[in-house]
Amino acid sequence: MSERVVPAAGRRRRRPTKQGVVLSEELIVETALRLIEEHGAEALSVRRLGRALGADPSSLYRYFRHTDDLMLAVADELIGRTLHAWRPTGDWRADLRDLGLRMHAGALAHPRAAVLSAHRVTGRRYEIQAVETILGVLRDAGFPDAEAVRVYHAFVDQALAYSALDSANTALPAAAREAEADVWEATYARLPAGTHPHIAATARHLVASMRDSSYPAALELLLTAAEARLALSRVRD
Amino acid sequence: MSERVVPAAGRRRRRPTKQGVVLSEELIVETALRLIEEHGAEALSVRRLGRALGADPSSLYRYFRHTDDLMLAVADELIGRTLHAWRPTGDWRADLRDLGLRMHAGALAHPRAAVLSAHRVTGRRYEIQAVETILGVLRDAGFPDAEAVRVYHAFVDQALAYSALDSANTALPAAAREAEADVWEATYARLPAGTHPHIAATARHLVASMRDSSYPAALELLLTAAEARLALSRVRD
DNA sequence: ACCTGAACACCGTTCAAGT
DNA sequence: ACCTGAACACCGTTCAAGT
Repeated sequence: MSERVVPAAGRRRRRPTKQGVVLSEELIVETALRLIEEHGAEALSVRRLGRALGADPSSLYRYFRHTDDLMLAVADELIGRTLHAWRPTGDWRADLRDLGLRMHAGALAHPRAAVLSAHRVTGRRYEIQAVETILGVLRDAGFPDAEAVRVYHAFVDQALAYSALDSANTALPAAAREAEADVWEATYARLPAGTHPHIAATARHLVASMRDSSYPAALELLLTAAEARLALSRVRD
Repeated sequence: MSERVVPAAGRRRRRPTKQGVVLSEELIVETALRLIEEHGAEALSVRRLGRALGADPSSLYRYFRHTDDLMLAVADELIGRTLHAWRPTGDWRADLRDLGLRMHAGALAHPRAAVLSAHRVTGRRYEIQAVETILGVLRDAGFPDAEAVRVYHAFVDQALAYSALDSANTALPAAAREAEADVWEATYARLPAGTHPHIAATARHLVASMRDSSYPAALELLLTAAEARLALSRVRD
């Protein structure tokens, strides 16, 4: 799944563009990520990216087969950044908690890229590194192979699913984002008790609660369940 | 947040289009949902929708302010369908389990619409109905207001987050979907034990596990935790 | 009162031509 | 060997004009 069209990438000689830029996969990915964060997900078009780089849009097709392929490269770059900021200590539960929270925080720091990529399997270098590392944490902690994979799967799905959910609002175009922020106060908090008794009775709590992420609590629940299964698998031996 | 441009909707007289169709919000939403499922999320363009309806694209702007507004109407229609297929029994835990699984199954039945809408707050009629109903189930079960809202929030976030996650693959354009399905077998299952010992040791389990959804297990975990908190709040009284 | 059609400012992607 | 530019087939949205 290495998506380069030309096999010996990095070694070939490159002519600068008319505007004097020497293109590379790294430069393109960095520029794409910057464009997305500065101007929103809708700013990531081949034409705008070409303009931002100082190159003809069509030249990018030498580096990426199509826009989706570029998106996966951006996703992998985000995984790489999260993974390399993480320092495992050897305590599997603390390490996974820290990694989960870092993944979630990393997504919220790049919400517009995260929402586009959180549900994708990249099969690229940093994702592979992350899978290997997490499985290592679990197997070293004593989880049997099948159980390690189950916990890995639950952990990763949960981190990705909540990262996307919590990034989604921030990633919306400005108009939609503002409309959505208002809904709880403008619509729900104003429903009359006659027709909507349960919403009216809890409106105050609703407005407050819906602002926070439910990820940390869900993560803790998962880690506790995993610990219980680890204890169980030790008893079985 | 009712998004109609003309207030007295449904009561006004309508001229049929050149092709003889009488437009309505309902007809547009149904047609949009059908288009998405038959031809993919990318088929939902104002121009294609106009063609499918037998109307000029620009006429749709009398019913929806913009495409995003139409998307929210489609999302609300999906919520409505799920909610009305659900029959609560009075056992809160069984009822929430059933509703969660129905929401998830409903999303997978319309994956392309689900992935576009699962992270949105519509503020529309069926969503409001769903919030009222779920809060009612929890309050009737004896959850105090603040606790009912906490459990509601965790339940809904989880259902939406996993619905989007599990719909995402099916919702991809055909080419990307096939590439992604191959990654676990074509990339991960072939990594050598020398460089990736943990992946190599568990590859068989990985390929099998990553095909299934981790939602049912996560849902059960959440319901168990909620039950424990309910017991706790009863002791406190 | 509602639908239409032209217009504007965009897209992704391909491919022959240039350097 | 790599970049360019034209071309093709699309987008969402607005607004004056038609019925």
